Amino acid sequence: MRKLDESLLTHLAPFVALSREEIREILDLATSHRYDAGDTVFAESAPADRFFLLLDGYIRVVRMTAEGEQVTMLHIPAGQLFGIADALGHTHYPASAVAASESIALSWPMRLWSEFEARYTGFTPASQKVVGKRLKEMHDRILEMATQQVERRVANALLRLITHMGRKTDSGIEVDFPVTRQDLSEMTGTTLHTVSRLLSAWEREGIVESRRKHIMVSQPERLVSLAESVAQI
Amino acid sequence: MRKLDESLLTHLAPFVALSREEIREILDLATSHRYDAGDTVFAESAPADRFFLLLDGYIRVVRMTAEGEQVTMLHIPAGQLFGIADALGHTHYPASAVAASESIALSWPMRLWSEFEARYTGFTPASQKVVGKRLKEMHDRILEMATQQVERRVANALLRLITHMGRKTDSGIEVDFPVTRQDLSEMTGTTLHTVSRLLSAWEREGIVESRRKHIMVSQPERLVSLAESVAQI
DNA sequence: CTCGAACGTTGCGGTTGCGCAAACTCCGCC
DNA sequence: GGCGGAGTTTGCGCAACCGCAACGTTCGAG
Repeated sequence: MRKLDESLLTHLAPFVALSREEIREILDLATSHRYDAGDTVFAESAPADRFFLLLDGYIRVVRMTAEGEQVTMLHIPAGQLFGIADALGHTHYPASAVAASESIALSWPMRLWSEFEARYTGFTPASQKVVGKRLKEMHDRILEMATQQVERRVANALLRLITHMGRKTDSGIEVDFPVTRQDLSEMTGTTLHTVSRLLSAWEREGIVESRRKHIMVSQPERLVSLAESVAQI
Repeated sequence: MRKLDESLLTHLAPFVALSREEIREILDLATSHRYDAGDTVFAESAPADRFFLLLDGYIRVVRMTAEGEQVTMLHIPAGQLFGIADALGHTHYPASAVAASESIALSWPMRLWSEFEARYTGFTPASQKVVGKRLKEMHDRILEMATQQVERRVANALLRLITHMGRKTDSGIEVDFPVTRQDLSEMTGTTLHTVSRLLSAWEREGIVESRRKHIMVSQPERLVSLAESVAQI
């Protein structure tokens, strides 16, 4: 394996406060790995023996019901730590991590977690912030699922995708990794049929354009108003 | 205000590792406050200037939608820290805390949080564990809301209530604080009508007994099977 | 180029659970 | 002890959403 370059980490939240030498130490302890879309990085309820930093790509955090249905808890963009079970007092991963697109991640043995926290300033607050953000995001999802109709939930999910993982194009914002109707339904707790119907309707109205596995939002404002207001005819 | 006794804290998770003197220091910095059922301890999006420890009673963590509907995120039993925004990198409370029954809580200025974390061993891991547990609980709720029918969701919510906040009686387990149909509906994302219908049905089958604001589960096993299996006729 | 699998669309019928409304019960208070 | 309000029950009609099923489309492999 080639030696990793320090510049990979210097501007990421957990490492901004660190010196070049410290980052070198950290990198020398890291293992790098590439994942194809769909690969499992770690599985729900497996012993949490490593923690990860996503360098490139997107990770989908999923859980499975006893009946085998999947639910997507959240998405993780490049630059974030994940699988940090130690920071939550967990000994096993509470959910699975699956690559949503081709991805590259560094990882370290979990026993280094407390060492990193103790030794490197800025590491702990950054990880706390990540946890706080995810907690807030899950708050929002619960709120949504408890009170909102399917159309608003899907609109919200799509908006979250393009704000955090969107790529600007000439005619709108496109989700930066492959998303199927099934994926969207797993994020919103509905069926792929309903998602398909909604996307078709939105496409007829010119709000979105979609090809197989690709969704582009041409009129984000209209999606926002769908997400906020009660559905109108 | 009377001086608080050390024994209040000695067996609570964040303080077990501390000496009598350390606990004395901590207590001398604390403010104690009593809340009537329904009182707001702190409000959503207010600046997070204090953190709390619940000594007695129960706290309901609620959020409100733009339309004014309430959703209960989770319940906090006595002995737990709450309002610990600092530990999540938040500067404002992400939700409101409301006393579900008459409650007593200690509180400290938020600036002491980092000090406590630095000075007292065992404090940080204990708070991390609490956060981890809540994250897991919210995971479970999302999973439930995304995949399960209303009956199973309500059964699950009731089971959670009696396992964490139940009081044994001669003929079953009773929820240890007043719960209305409305409350249960806010926990499960449904309406009080539906909850009422379900409780009536369960009462006819002898699974629960309920009086105004009180719910007792006489046959928890049957509730478990409702919560786990697909509803049968 | 062809084939097959994965992905997406659409129609139709059926439940579920919500909304509304009305009535009832319990409890505390003046 | 009567009144009022909060909490609860229940019936009825209906919209939303799901499930099934069938068919269409796209893409990559060989």
